[in-house]
Amino acid sequence: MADPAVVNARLALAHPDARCALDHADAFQLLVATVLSAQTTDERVNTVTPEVFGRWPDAAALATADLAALEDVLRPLGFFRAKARSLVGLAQGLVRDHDGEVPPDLDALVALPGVGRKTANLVLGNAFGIPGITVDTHVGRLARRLGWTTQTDPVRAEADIAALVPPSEWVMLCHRLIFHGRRVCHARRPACGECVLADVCPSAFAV
DNA sequence: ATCCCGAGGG
DNA sequence: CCCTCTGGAT
Repeated sequence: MADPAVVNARLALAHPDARCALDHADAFQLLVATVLSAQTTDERVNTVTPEVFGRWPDAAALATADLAALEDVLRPLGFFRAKARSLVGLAQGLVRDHDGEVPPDLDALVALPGVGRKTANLVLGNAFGIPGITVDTHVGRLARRLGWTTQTDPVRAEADIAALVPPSEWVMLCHRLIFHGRRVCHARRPACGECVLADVCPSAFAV
């Protein structure tokens, strides 16, 4: 198994820019941006968020948004109809259950329509500084290649990672793993030749 | 062709 | 467990 502390330190050096690109001031906008980022890139999300937040700056506005108008703004993202519906439902849930505020609580977030575990953990970490591990496809794949877990179930993988890494590092480590997974440690043909972890990774040149 | 910081529904 | 929703980049 690759030493988690070594991995974290090397990735921090290799990818100093790894962070939440959806770096918005308030939790509501961060939540919206995180929901939008499903199956897209953060760069693309950032091309639509100015208009989204310009027109619908808070939960109250979004809860009564014209669906067709919202769909039109979201079109370049893919899944735009589903996302538009999901977002309005989410805003209505925030207004109904939380006075329009984003609850800083995992269970409360997951209970909201359109919010699952991954979205909830990202929002908790990025908006509230509450440590969480987001096991998306990248984090799961890299954790397995690094020998940190053998689990394909995200919840079990999360538990394995949590046992190896101090909570204070969870959020940034996930950002770094995601960043590294997108640029170097690809699902199909990982670029082990340019990977800063190759000498400590049990799967290097073996996938 | 294949992949993307997913969730809901059957 | 499977499927669907969707467009754009590579």
